[in-house]
Amino acid sequence: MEPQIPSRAATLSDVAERAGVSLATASKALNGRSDVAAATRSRVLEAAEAVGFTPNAVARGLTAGRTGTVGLLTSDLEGRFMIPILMGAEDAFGAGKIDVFLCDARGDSVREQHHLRALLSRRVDGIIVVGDKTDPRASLGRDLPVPSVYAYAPSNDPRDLSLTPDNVAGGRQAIEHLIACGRTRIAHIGGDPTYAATHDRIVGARQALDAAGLSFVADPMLSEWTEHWGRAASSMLFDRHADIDAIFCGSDQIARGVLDTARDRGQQVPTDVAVMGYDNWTVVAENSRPGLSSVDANLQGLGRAAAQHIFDALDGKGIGSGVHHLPVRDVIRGSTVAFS
Amino acid sequence: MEPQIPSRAATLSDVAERAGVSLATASKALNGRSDVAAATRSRVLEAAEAVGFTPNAVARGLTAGRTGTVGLLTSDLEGRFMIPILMGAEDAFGAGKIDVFLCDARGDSVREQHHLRALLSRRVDGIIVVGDKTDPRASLGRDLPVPSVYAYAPSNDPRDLSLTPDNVAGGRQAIEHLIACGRTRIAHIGGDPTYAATHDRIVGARQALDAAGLSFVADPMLSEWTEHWGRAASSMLFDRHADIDAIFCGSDQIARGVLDTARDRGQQVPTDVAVMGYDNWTVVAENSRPGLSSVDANLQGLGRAAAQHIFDALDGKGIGSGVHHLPVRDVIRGSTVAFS
DNA sequence: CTGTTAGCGCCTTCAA
DNA sequence: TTGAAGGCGCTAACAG
Repeated sequence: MEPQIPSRAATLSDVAERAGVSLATASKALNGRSDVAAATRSRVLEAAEAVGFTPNAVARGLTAGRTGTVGLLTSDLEGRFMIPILMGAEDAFGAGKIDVFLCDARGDSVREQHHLRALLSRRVDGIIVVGDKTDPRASLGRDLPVPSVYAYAPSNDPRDLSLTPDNVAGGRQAIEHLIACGRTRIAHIGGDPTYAATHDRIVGARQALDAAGLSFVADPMLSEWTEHWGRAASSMLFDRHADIDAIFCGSDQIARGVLDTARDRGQQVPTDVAVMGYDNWTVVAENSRPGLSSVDANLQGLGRAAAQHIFDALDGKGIGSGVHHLPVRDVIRGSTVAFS
Repeated sequence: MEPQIPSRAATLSDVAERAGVSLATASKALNGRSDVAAATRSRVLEAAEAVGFTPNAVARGLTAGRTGTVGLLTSDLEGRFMIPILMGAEDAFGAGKIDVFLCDARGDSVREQHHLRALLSRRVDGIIVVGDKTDPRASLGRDLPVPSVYAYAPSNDPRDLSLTPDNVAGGRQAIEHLIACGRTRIAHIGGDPTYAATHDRIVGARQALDAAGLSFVADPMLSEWTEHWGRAASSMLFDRHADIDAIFCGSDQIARGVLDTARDRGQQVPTDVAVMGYDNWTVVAENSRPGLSSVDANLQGLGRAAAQHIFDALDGKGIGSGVHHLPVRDVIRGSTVAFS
């Protein structure tokens, strides 16, 4: 009767004993150090295989000072922004041998502190702080023993390193695309006016309009990030400005509401009116009729960059500081360009 | 000039030395053991505070044999099923002192094995395997040194413990609700016919129809989980069966397509035709016009249950086995019931 | 009540 | 090339 579940995981001593060598030799052999005879090495490897040896990363982390783990501290697990960032980070780390602790603070600073302490006690090699909006958030503080990066939501302390999408550029690029499509009578429907993103995107949009000698046909309409608001606002817009030929929206959800209203009112998209969204949330953008052109913040790239900075810091390079605005890109679909 | 960043994190020896006691005493005092004089304890706590002591969970894990960590092995980080499960697990664990390693295998079994080995080498106390559909998946094997639970996608080995939503009950409950609303001419538009969920839901739906002496007005139409399919299929349905008074859909996306088509064709929802979705994906269900009634699989509860099983296993109780079908519930909105 | 000792599993000097 | 010894930070025995 063979043991189904070995009560104790195989340890290096087991391997050494089985191979008839000392602990030190077994260690060297398994870690590919050069000063081991080829014959000895293969004997050790064989023994390791036989007993199903898995090196204990916990023990290793104790001595090494590095654990090969990183903490991802998010304030919103539901948020669709965190997911791609996390994927990007996993991507960058995945190549190496880093594992990620995911901690959700639920937007509660007490919970956040709790998780932070837990992460530090686990001796993570770095921390990535992810927010669910681009407004600055409180810094974790300057006295962290490990490098940290703020992703999406920048830290309010300029000495921290923050990576956030360039919303101003996003607004600018959206309008530039609409202008390139020949639109001149452009309106804006934005989301929650308490969000920095709302205003940043408008700033960028106005830059592009100015550069073309244009301006919005109506004051930007701001309220909330919902389809409902998109429907309501666009309905008002169509009533008051029959000659509108493009609407730039603060989010894809708003834009989808606009598309629905346009459809209800018999407005052809993009022939009569072009519609541009923001976020490139595929589930919304790709299911619209027509598909929704949108601004993509390349969050996966942002997550990768965050991970890369942690890596660099581990290699002794400084982590850097300041708020870095990462480039965004237009994704063109049928709501601004009629495909054949 | 005070040290800004202590080059070395404070250790228990530092605390002991500062408090003028031995390592063991310091340890006992900090861990709230009884056999320590009150005065000594407060002196130790004070010293710990002073040097900013954070216990090293890595070292502790080495001795304890338990690390207080759990691995979450997912095959689809993008999937919207994993998020609520993860939240539920975080929830259940969050109360205690468990942290979660998130690993995304990207549906690649090689990557999965890689992550599995990494998790085991980190000596996680348990593993939760999350799939993105309810079809059985390959077991991780019987020789794992730690308890494991399969969530959403059950293991193909009945000796493993699997938690998955009860799709049959979901289909049944959906139809029961429609019947309760007085509908009798019911059709079904389902998703990908290669998914087990597709057929399970139909099985349940037919149970409810049978029980009421009814049957589908047309054979279930199956193709893909998209709004596009929902629009196309419902259009055909309306053409062929003008007397349909309810459509049960395999997903919220499909249902949303149905709603759009109904709107385009001037069909009143729910007056003329009631529409029921599946998944209760709020971003879709709550933004529809009218709001979409749907079946909610309570995935957060499923995640919590998975975590609870791991907990129990840690306490020495067996982890259990077999595929457990967890209850689901109808969420009623305006697409089946006209609210005043 | 407090301190000493002995590991947990591994890696890294240093001798042999 | 190999092995013996020390230590990473902590906790659990046992003595004092």
